[in-house]
Amino acid sequence: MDEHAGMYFKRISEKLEKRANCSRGKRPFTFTQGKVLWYLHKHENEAVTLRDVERFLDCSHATVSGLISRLEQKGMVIIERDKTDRRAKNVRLTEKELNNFRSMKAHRKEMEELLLGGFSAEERATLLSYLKRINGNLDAADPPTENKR
Amino acid sequence: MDEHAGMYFKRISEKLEKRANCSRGKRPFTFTQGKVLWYLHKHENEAVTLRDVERFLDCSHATVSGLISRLEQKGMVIIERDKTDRRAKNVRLTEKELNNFRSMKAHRKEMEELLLGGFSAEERATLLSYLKRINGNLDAADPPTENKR
DNA sequence: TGACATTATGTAGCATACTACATATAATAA
DNA sequence: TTATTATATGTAGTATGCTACATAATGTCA
Repeated sequence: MDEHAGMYFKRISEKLEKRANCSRGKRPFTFTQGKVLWYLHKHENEAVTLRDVERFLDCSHATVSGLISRLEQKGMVIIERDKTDRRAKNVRLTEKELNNFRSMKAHRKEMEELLLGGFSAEERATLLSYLKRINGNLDAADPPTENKR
Repeated sequence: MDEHAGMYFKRISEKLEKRANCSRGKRPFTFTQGKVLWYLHKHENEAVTLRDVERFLDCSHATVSGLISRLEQKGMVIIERDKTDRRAKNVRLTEKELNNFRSMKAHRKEMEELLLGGFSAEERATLLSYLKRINGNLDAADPPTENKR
């Protein structure tokens, strides 16, 4: 049972998330919220819609909806209707949030180091190629309901 | 960003879970519920407490509490107070559930095959050893709050 | 024994996911 | 243009996870 790769993926992912989450005290946002903020920083000067975030996170629009509204409540992002496409909503960081980038970057690096501690450069490359192949395996071949529209 | 191993772990784990979940139609239980049922099958003739399930799933007791009560509602398990330790509760499969084992086993194998399609035996071994090391990395070194009591 | 710690579980409140429905707008085809 | 389809988002209901509190029972040590 414990030899199944699938088990490990879930376990590792959950531990990662738990480590990253704000309950540790220091950070005022969760793992997933951090990913969104990261993305918004990277696209600071572009119009980013909820749909863009959805594609980036690779999750359903319902998930994004809740996520973004919590970020809005915390005053980290601002939501506005897109002027050219009235279906869409744009999200952008508030002034307040434009500072945390550096600390997020450091934290992310720290996590990656913890994860891959003891791995040589070669092993890291091998692992990464495996992960990509597995991720690809799961995208191909009779997928479930699919978020891909 | 996409080159970070951490991202892949979350993505792969979520896709796995989505694939396994009952919403696909066929199966009347989810990925996590399936894991519990599997464990209960494996320990059919022993007294299994909620705490045992918690240890097996490597999650919090609160999670197990909700999980098991949902399985009870579906009539898949029966909960009883342990006679020798009145703090504990034992869980066991109902008659109804004692049949699904074979189908679960086949399904699990199918998933593993999908996951690791195109991997040689050697690559599988390498991957598994990596996963164990990473899982170990996350257990050691200044863990978060820890479920380990 | 009696005080204290540990263990097993319960519950509240929250975050992150999903599916399955809905609407409104935009794009395309007839 | 009109009908159809596709796209972007909203909402309800549910499952899985967490922390932080709680109680009750057991174990331990002075």
